[in-house]
Amino acid sequence: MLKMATIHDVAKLAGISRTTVSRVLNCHPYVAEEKKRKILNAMKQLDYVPNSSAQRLRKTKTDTIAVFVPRITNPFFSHLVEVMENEAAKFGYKLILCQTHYNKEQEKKFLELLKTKQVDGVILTSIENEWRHFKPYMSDGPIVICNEYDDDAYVPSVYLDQVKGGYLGTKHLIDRGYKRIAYCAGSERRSRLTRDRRKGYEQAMKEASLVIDEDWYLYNAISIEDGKNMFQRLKQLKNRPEAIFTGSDEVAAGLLKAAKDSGWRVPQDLAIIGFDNQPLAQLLGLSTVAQPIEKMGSQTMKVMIQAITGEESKDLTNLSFHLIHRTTT
Amino acid sequence: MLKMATIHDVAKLAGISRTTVSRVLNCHPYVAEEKKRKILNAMKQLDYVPNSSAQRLRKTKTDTIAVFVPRITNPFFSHLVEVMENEAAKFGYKLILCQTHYNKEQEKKFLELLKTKQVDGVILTSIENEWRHFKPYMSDGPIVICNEYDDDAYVPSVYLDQVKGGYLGTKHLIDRGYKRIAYCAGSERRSRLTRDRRKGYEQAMKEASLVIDEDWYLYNAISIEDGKNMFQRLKQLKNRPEAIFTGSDEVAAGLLKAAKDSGWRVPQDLAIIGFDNQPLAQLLGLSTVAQPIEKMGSQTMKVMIQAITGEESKDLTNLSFHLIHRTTT
DNA sequence: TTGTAAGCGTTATCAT
DNA sequence: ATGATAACGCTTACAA
Repeated sequence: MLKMATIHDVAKLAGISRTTVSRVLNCHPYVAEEKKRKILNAMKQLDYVPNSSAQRLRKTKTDTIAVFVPRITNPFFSHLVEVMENEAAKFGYKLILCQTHYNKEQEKKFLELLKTKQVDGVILTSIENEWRHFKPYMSDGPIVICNEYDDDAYVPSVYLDQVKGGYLGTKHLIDRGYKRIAYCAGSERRSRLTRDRRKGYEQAMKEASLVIDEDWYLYNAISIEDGKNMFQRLKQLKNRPEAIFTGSDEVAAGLLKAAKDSGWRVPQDLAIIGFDNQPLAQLLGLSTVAQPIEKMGSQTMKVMIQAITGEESKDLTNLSFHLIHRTTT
Repeated sequence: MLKMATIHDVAKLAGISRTTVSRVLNCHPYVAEEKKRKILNAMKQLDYVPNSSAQRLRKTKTDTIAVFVPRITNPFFSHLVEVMENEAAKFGYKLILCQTHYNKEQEKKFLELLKTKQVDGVILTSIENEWRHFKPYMSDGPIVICNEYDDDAYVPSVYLDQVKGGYLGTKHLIDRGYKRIAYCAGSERRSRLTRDRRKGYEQAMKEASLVIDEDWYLYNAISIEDGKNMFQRLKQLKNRPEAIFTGSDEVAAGLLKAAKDSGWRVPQDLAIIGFDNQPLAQLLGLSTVAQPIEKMGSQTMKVMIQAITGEESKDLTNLSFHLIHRTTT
């Protein structure tokens, strides 16, 4: 690890003050063309690059943003992160990946990045802790929420009306003629997202005068494996549903796999609808509720950058779901 | 954004010098218990956290590592990154996500992170540029290669013998009785990975005295969509293969989907083997060559951290492939 | 065991 | 238009 050239070396070689060198570095006006040329020259000659640690300290700006996701291997989140990284890179921002693993403590630990000035802001795509835990950090930099939402959180948020999402999926099943429809989701905890989606489900059912069996509420399913397990539970229900709404394509995929392995026909014996329209949904012919992930991601990043640079946050474009009908319903 | 307490404020409140405060911060020996208590107290009282920008500048250490991947949405890479982030977090390191999009320029741009001291090291999971482009950065911090490899690169690398991978998959097809076996992979460019895998394919074919039709070499396939397209090309071949080895589960999945959509039976009309054993492979019943991604990821991160801390890099554990037989072969 | 003082490499302030 | 000079907040010789 050789010693790198500093602004001092450049100044010396060019025979000009550090201040002026710094000026050309930061594209200030009022630098004589001639000197500018000399400085640029010296920089090239010394293979100079500004030391960003020093810049950070001086400017109290890191050009880095932390993105919290539960796990990057979840395709929904990896897609979101992909878009965010692209958008961030466009504006010269770097992304630090923070996987919370659905864990409160992990989440809190990563929040310290904000307080220790390692990032300019934090994007939350999932929320584990109650909002009061986030509050103390709000003075350290902007926090922006994407996908999730929290009633207590007065921060910019980019999200969809999940009531509509739940309604849309359920309504589709109803329209296809199913009446006994089960509901399967992630954790019911304090996630308003899940609660809202359920509201949509109930609304659609009520509207169609369909009765919901309490046994049809299936929770804590997020992975393919969970989906498989859900099928076992489903199978043993006395009052067996003929269709099931799920909160993710993965759970739907697991359900589908287990059902087929058990010799069930889909959708004849059980109709299944997923959520997210992941590549896997297309492959499996899974009907699903699609979310505009790309728009959500880029929108969120834009809001974040505006918050960092202190610009007024513009109104959000309307983001909405749409239904994709394939072969499982 | 309020003004945060500095080490100075803590020192003042505790009535002790900054030096000593710094000492307790860095767990130095030789600090009187009494003073230590006082200082810790003052810190808590002021809600003090060290400013990491200042620490970085002073220590020339960022505790941050850049990970280069083509795209995070590719499940192989997202899995790798998940493991790496977990491992990094264990040791107090943060990860900056760099998506190269298979693009030389992007890759070069991200490399600047090393020169500008924004990261302590760089992990490459794919390589776009020729190695001579990386050389100038080697004095700025460790570069570790994972998954890929480059003959010109004298840097720590964690990788599998892809000749074996190619051989294993092809041999499986041969053992199942197929004779006309096609080979499908990503870019043949300068990626030794792809070349080696092909070598393994050719070796297995030769060993079984099977002849390879030049038309059976299919390149530049990496996505599901590519797989679908490959099927169209395959269909039109005069000398049609009865089985196909692919370099990724995604391509295999696309191939499978397109084949089924065209009314082909798999494996009767076309046997397909994938690579990576992604969740989707299991879901589709895809036979595949599995890689020990978790071990590769954690191993790589360990090697990187050792390189940063200047420790001797231990010998690598033996990593190897294994074959998973499902229903497509 | 503790403190003083010098610096890490920049940029901002204030002169000129 | 340019240059001294003083921060930014921390760590580390060196002294005591």
